[in-house]
Amino acid sequence: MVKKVLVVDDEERLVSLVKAYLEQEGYRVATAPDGKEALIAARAEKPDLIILDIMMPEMDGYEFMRLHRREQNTPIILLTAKVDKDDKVVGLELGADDYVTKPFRPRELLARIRAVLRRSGETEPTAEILHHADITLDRESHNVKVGESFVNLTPSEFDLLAVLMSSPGRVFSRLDLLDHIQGVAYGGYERTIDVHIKNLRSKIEPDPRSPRYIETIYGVGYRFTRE
Amino acid sequence: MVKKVLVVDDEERLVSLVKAYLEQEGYRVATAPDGKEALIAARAEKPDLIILDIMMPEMDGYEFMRLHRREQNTPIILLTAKVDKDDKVVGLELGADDYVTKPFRPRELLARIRAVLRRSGETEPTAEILHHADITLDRESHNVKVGESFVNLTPSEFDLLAVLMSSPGRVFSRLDLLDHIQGVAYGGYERTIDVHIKNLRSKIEPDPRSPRYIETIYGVGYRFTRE
DNA sequence: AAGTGTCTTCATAATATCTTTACAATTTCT
DNA sequence: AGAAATTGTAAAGATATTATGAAGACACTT
Repeated sequence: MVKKVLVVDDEERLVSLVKAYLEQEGYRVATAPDGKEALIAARAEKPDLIILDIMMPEMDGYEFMRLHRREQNTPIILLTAKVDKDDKVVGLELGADDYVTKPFRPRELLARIRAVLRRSGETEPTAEILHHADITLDRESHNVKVGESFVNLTPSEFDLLAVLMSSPGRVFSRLDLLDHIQGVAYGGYERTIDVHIKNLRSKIEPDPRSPRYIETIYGVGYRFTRE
Repeated sequence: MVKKVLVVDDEERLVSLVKAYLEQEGYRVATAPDGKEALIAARAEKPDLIILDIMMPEMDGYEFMRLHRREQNTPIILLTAKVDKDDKVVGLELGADDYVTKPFRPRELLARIRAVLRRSGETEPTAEILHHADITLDRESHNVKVGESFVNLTPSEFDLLAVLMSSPGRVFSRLDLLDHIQGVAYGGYERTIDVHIKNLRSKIEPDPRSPRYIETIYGVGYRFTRE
C-alpha cells in the first residue's frame, strides 16, 4: 500500500523538490503552504505522515500541531531552521516524532521518514531497485553493481547516480543535481558536480574517456544513457 | 519435528497430569518444580515453549521470566491462580505470550499451546542460526562463535551483530540499528552505535583497525561483509 | 550500599569526502 | 581554423564523518 505524505512549508522550491524526491521513492505526496491549509489538507487526505516546517506565515508549525493533534495522531517530522535545543524539546513535547534541521539532504529526510513509519508500525514502500544498462542500484541495501561486481561509491556519488538512473535519458542540469546532493537552500557551486561526475565515472565506466553510462550534454548537463 | 515443552510448577500432581496429557498429544515434556531449576532446565533442554506457574517457592514466575528473557526468547504461557487483571498486565508486559487461569481443563491449555506455537512459528521465519564468513550466531542459545572460539557479547552487541548478519551486504543506517537495540523509543543518540560497533569489533575482529566482518560505509552506516 | 558490568555521552584524534581552484582539453560557433 | 564557451582533471584546502579513550549514568547483584 502506498504511503501518503503531507509536506507543509511556505518555501515553494523546497516543497517541490521534496515532493519530487518522495514521489520518486514511491510515496504519494500532498502539499500545503501554511498551517491553515495544512489542517484542511490533513482532514481531506488523511496522510500517513506529515513533514512540517516550524516557521510559516498564517499559522506556524506549533499551532498546527496543537490543532491537528486534537483530531488525528499522524506521525510528524519537524523541519527546524536552527540546531536550537529548545526547539527540539518544545517540538517533541508537542508530539513530533522526529525532526530534521535545514538545510538537509533529501536522503537524510528519507531516512527519517522510513524510521518514523517503521516505528509507527507501517510497512515501508517496497524497496526501489534501479536497473538499467548493466548497472543495478539498490537504494535499500545501498549497493551498486556494475555487471557482476560491486563498486563502492561515496554518498554524493551514490545519490548522483540514483537521480540520473531514476530517469534514464533525461538530462539533468547541474543545479538540479546540486539540489540532490547538497541541501536545499544551500549556496552551491555548479563545478562541484563536474568533479563528482568525474569520480563517479572513474568507478563505473570501463573507459571514462568515452563514457557509456553517464553522458555529457554540452551546455545543459548530464544524463544516464537511454541504453 | 517434535516440540519440546517445559512445565514449571511446584504442584506435583498438576505437573504430572499436564505432562501425561501433553505427551499423549505428541509433545516432549520436561519439568521443573521452581524457577531456579527451571532456568537450568531451560538452558539444557531448549524448549520451544514454557508453561510457567506464577506462584512458586525459591524463585517466582516473574523473576524466572526476567532472567530467562536475557538468554532466550522462548514463548511463555503463564499459569495464574487468581483472576487478577493486574497479573495479566504485569505478565504480558514481562513478555509472556498468553496466560491460563487455574483451575483449567487440559483441552484449554492445549489450545493455548497450539496457538502460541503457531504464532511464534509464523513470526519467526528468520533463521535461528546465522552463519556467514566464519562467524556463527545462534539466536536461541545466544551464542556467538568466531572461527572455533566462543566470544562473549553484551546484549547490545549481540543484537547489533544479529541484525547486521541477518542481511550480509546490506547497509544499515545508525537509525536502523538504534531502533533495533533500543526498541521504539525516540531520542537515541546515533553516535552510541559507533561505540557499540567499536566494542563489537574489538571482540570479533582479528584486526579491528581494518575490519573484516563489519564494514563502515562512510556517510551511510555499517554492514556485515558480503564475504 | 557497594560492586560489577553495560550503556551512553563527551572530547579529541584519525580518515574520508567534498569543494574549490587553476589549468588543460574539448566542443561549439563563426 | 580560431575564438569563446564549456567541460575534464589533478591537487590542495576545507568540511564532515568516523574511531577511540575515558568519564559518568544506569541497571542489576551480592
